[in-house]
Amino acid sequence: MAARDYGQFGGVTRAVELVGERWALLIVRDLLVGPRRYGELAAGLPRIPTNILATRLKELQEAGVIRRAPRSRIIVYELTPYGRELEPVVLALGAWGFKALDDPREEQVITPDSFTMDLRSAFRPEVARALSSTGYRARLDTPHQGGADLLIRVDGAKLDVSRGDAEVDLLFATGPGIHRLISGELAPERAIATGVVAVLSGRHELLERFATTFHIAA
Amino acid sequence: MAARDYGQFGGVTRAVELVGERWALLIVRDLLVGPRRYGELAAGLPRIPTNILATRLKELQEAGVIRRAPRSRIIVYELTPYGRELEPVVLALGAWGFKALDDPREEQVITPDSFTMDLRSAFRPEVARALSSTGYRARLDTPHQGGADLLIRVDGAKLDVSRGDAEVDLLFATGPGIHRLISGELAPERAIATGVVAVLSGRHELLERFATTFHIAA
DNA sequence: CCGCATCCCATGTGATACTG
DNA sequence: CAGTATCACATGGGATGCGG
Repeated sequence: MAARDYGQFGGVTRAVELVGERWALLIVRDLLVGPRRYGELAAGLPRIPTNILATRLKELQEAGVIRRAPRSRIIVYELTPYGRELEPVVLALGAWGFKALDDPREEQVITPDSFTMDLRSAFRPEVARALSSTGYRARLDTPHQGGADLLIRVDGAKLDVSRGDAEVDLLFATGPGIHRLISGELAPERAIATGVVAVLSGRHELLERFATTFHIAA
Repeated sequence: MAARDYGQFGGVTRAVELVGERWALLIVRDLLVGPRRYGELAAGLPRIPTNILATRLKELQEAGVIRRAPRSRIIVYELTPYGRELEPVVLALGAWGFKALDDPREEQVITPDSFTMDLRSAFRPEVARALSSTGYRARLDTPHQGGADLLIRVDGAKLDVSRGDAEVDLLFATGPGIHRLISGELAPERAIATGVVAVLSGRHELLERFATTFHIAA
């Protein structure tokens, strides 16, 4: 049942046989952020039917992309080394798709893992290197996702995004509209003025640095 | 009907909504080689049902990935500039999938366009730069695909693959088994000895240069 | 609870036939 | 040649069940 084949023999064909099924690449995307439990994956993919999630996890294991790893009592899913090689693909695909984002519909949510990968896609190391190290904390207004903030640490050309609540230079709350800040359609001060971004602590001007550091032109 | 949505708002999600449907990325792959007529696409995707091809072409147009272009009487499909931005994604995905190729099944074919993209994925410009310019011609034993050979010209760090029958340094016939040459599992002389590659004209040793120029480690 | 498995129905897909 | 129409079937979506 798994890899429905295309009758062709080639790299792209093989790839879509392995990770081309519906939802598969989104599972990979979330696992690129870190190992996840079944329930965490389900929470990060709010609309996936549980049977599909179970099926995909099995298929991806057979494909050698992910594996089940016992973590002292509980089971987590994680990428294999081969699966992790999809990172540049997913980042490039995410950057491409980001440019086609239009205004979010009401039912669309931003999950922490999807936003994390978007930030990685949008990160400009060469720009960041020229700026001083900065810590951001983003509060996504996603009611059901557990209120953990995203900790975004930019240190030279290095980016680290994780969950946490450390002290940062700029703490802000935002939602789907932030993509217009990253695309450059919305200037930082406008983003604040229109409520797309709400600065909770820190200097407002740092949002400009954020928009410079993370950018994908439309 | 088109973009079945995932209820999420992010780059990867948007991308798979646009090009994640079955067959879509293979159509994009073939169009990355060049504009194609409806019938050419159908020939290059032997197992695609015609209604699916028609549906995907419409969806990809709506998505802004491809467009119909009238070429003096006949109509061809071609990538939009935005669609062409998928090239690095498809190349990276192809390189990734190439590593997972196992022995080809009997019914699997290599199409000229898929092989062209595999070569582009496997091309190592930095290696090629150090070698002298070389022209190869590959004859794929794909009965139904029209016998046109693939003309592979390597000039410094530049690669050009096209159909044609110019004079070249090495002319060889091959089939699916060639992936083991590119992956390094099969040494050039073994490829010739076992019949995976049949040299029709030119010096046999040039196949070694080919295998060095085009390489994706398993 | 978490991690799935089952069931049912709507929809997408695939093979073939057919038409402008 | 370039698609559309039709219909059987496989798959996905959503709710629900269930064992550890």
